[in-house]
Amino acid sequence: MNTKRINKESLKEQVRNILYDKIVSGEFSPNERLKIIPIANALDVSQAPVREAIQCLITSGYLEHIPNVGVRVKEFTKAEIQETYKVREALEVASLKNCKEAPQVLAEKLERVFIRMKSACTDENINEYIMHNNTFHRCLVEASKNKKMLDVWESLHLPLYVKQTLTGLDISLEQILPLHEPIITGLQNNCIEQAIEALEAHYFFV
Amino acid sequence: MNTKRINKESLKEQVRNILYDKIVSGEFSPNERLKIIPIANALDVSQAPVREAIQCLITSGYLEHIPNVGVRVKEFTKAEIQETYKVREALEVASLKNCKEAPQVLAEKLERVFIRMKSACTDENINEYIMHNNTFHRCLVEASKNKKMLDVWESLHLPLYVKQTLTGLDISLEQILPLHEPIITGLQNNCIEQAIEALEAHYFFV
DNA sequence: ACAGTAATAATTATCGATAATATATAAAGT
DNA sequence: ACTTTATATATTATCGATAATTATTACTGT
Repeated sequence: MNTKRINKESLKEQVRNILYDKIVSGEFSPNERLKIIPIANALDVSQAPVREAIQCLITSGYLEHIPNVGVRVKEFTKAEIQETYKVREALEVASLKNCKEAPQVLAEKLERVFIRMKSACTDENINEYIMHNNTFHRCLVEASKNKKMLDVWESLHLPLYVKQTLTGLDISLEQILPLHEPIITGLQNNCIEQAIEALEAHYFFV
Repeated sequence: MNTKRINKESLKEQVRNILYDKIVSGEFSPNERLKIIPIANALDVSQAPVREAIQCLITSGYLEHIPNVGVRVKEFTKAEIQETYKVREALEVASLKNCKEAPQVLAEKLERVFIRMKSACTDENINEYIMHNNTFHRCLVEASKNKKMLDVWESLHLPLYVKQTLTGLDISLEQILPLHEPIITGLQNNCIEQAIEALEAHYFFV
């Protein structure tokens, strides 16, 4: 039996996902140039799907395009990262304001995630911490039950930013971790306002 | 003298802009299918730039892709529009909170735009109104001096939404127009808080 | 040695053709 | 008449080649 091409995803999508993983995982380093023909050859496809995949990653902000020269992995400046955190804060605060979940229910969810964050922190496992921290904040946005809000939030490439923040700035896991607890406490008290204040305090440092 | 090809923009970009205009202006109606080869022929380019332009518009959410079938103009549901307005509000409120411009200076800018909105309103020129209204709200976001905030705000396709809101729901220009005035007043009073309250009231109806 | 210029190589941007897939139409069987 | 199957058509997805552009190297004159 001939087994080639069971995969229903288009080549463009497959290439996009492969490139995406290499960008987010850091296999492609910031400012590294991506060349179409070598990539096409390496993946054994033609240029067209690679171009489209790259176009897609440019539009969503992972790659930078220089006309007639090429495309490279976007490096985020400290200023851009700080700007992004402001956007992130805006979305998360608005999500809490429009919270459609019972505060206590949300608090329970967050607590479970927070436990994982704590253990990642004691293990000094940064990648693990980033993952759970991401989940924590996504829970806040999901609580708004606003899909668009979540989509926009997801589009901020937070895992990338957090990694660059944690490794680039002088912030330690031990410093940020405890800032999450008062958010949970606020919700447990059934007081959204309190949770929002705690969330804003959480963002004070970045 | 031979005048062809002074334009430095790539074909892909030019095609993207042409298609974008046709989508936002409504020349392409929602759910209308876009076919690559006819477009390529009409614009006298090959398929590749059209494909890339379309890819770009898919990623930024203007078009919808159905594998092996094609691509069509995205129609936004009432629920999606309302969700988007929540995101928009979140960004604009946050921008005012982080306003880096002198409130009176911003107020003057807004006043000038508001005059244009008023005359578009009396002329019952919806497209004109949408344009100036868009400028009005963009000014709020620009005042934050946060480029990322502005980028995300721009990515919300507001002109499209506003058109669908104004034509789809039962809101008249006369109803929304006056809601902008208290925002300006608040800023004139040098009171950001007041402006924010007025802005939130502005969004109460949508 | 060094700036300036021409020749070369590398890469993107664009092209039009072919293969794969889906839709529309026509023919055949129940 | 109504499915079902086969055929034809339309369109996307993918391909590899060529043109345009930029970057690199080699060369020349001072």
